[in-house]
Amino acid sequence: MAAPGRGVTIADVAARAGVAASTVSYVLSGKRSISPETAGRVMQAVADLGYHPHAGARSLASRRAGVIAMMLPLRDGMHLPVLMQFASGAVTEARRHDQDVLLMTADEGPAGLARVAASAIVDGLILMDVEVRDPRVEALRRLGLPSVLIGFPADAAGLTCVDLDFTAAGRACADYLRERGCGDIALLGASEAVYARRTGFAERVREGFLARSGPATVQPCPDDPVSVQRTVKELLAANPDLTGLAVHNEPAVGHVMHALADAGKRVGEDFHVVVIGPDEVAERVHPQLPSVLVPAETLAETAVRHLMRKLDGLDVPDSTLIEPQLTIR
Amino acid sequence: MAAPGRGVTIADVAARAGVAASTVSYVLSGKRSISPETAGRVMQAVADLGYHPHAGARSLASRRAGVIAMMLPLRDGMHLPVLMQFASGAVTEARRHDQDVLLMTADEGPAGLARVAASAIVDGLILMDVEVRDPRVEALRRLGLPSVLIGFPADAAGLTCVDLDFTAAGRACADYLRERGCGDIALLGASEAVYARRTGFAERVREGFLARSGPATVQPCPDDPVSVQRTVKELLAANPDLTGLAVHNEPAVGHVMHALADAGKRVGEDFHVVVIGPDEVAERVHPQLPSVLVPAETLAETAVRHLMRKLDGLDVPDSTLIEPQLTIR
DNA sequence: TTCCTCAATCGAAGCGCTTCGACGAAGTTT
DNA sequence: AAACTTCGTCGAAGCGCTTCGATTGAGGAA
Repeated sequence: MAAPGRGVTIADVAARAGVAASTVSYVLSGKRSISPETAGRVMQAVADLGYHPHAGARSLASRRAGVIAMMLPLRDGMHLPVLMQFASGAVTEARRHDQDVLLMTADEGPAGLARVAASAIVDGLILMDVEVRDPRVEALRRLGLPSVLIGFPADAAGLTCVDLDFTAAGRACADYLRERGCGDIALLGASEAVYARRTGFAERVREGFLARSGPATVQPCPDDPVSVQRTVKELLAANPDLTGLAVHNEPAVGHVMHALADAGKRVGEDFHVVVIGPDEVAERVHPQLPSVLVPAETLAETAVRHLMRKLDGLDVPDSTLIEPQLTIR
Repeated sequence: MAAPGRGVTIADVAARAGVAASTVSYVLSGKRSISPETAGRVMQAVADLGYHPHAGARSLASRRAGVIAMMLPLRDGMHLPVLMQFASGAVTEARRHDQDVLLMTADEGPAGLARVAASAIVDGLILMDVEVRDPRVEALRRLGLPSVLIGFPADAAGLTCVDLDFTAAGRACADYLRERGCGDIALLGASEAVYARRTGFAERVREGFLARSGPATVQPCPDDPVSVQRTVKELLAANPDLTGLAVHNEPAVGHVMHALADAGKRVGEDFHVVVIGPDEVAERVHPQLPSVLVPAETLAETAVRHLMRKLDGLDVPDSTLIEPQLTIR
């Protein structure tokens, strides 16, 4: 069970099983047929000695490191719990494919990508939180390192991208409100700043929201309390029949609730609100709101799976949109 | 700048600089003296070709992978933002030492440790969120993989551990309250459940809190609203002069504030409260409270630095306690 | 029986790097 | 001037693995 001294090698396993080292290798990789008896003896020896192939040697000989890199925006930006869910999902899925995960921060930028690519320390890469004009994307294309991006850069040609389906998120919100019997509904969007660096994002939600029949308004909105208060008031004034609101603006959620209370609306009863954003935002208000959230784990699994396929030379769709989930609380 | 075809090797660099491959290696590692002229030519060639040593080859030849593993409790437990801060700090510090970081989940358990140790894929390991009776600790000892633990297991003999100095945290709270002029102070502790798996933890805070002279009470407390409400009432009734409270019970903070308001105490004016816990808990109440928080980044840096020293054969203290930080808002 | 095929296994040749021992060429001691 | 030291560099020997022929029997086809 335990390793005896230091480093059980394939030669040790071969000796104990009474075969050549190459045979052990073939048993382990399954790349050539080996008789069941021999395979059995080899596996027994592997177990007895607690053998694990030396990762460096394997990578050198096979030109496959068995490691993928994951570059996360570890400092800021994304919602932390979502990031963790993502990381966790990625590691778990990677292990399922017998791969390990190397963690990189976005700080390393293009130079970091060049380094890991050239040193062959990883076979591929998952790049999170890709922005519209991301210098790393250019580097990636130049390096030819197999990769999957989370998010869409301006020019996604030749790249594999995965992201949340924002159009579907907008649709889901409209559907939710309509199912609650809301006739007139509105989408309170984000401030411009939030979308500055992300393409399409807001528009896609908007599109989805409006795609469903029935009267619907879309209203961008800054996220300070005063603007939110005013915007909500104006929306209600302009649409006396308004009974449903989708909020795609994380910081504004609390203020929206206040504004609605001030206007005499009882949320959950004669008025319905749904949030597009992380769980916590929707849970922290009273009453808790239903929300459409990023299925981080699914995203991660999809990204890893796509990367594995690419590494195996199989093809994958250039662009994959993950269905959002609407959680009712 | 860009790699020409696939894989610039040390031989390419050597050829371009007009030296032997070994010379290039020595220039890069600095393990033998090389004339400045030769070194210059080599470095130039390295830059010209965009050479990065093949990680696998290097690890095979030098028996050093240049990678450390970090095993995080990626699923539950710890406060997520703190975890991220930790991960980010660790990666950054590791890169400073030219190391990469392999991310593992606690799910992999002892078997995962055995795997990474035997495959020599990493040189060392940082194990987060160690529990009193942690099966991984035993595995670690058996494997002899250089490591640093965050937290203290029951038997820490022969291991390197780093953790927050909880006694100091307790002291800091008492000091804070006394400085605000509070004569009589109390510590509202956690429910037993929270500490079940962590040794000393609560006691250490208690000790630190009581270490300062002056009247002080310590009161454990479950975290449901009713118990908190009752506990606070009782504390106030028993100590009419109580004007300062330290809360070492994350979920209870909000309830404590309500109870105090009900009792007519104006926090920040005639009554003072300090929290031991993550920022967010202290920020989410009104008024925002001062808090003692886990300096995750410092913890991570310390852990990585200690591990590096161990890998270099230098010695490090068995046990290191990190000073908590009291943030005033 | 002889020839061919195919499954099962072996041996050897690297993968790209580090490191050890050697070896000239200077520079120091005697 | 002979005998040592450095100093700077080179060549070769692996590190542990995968992979590519080559080899050996055994079973079928002819």
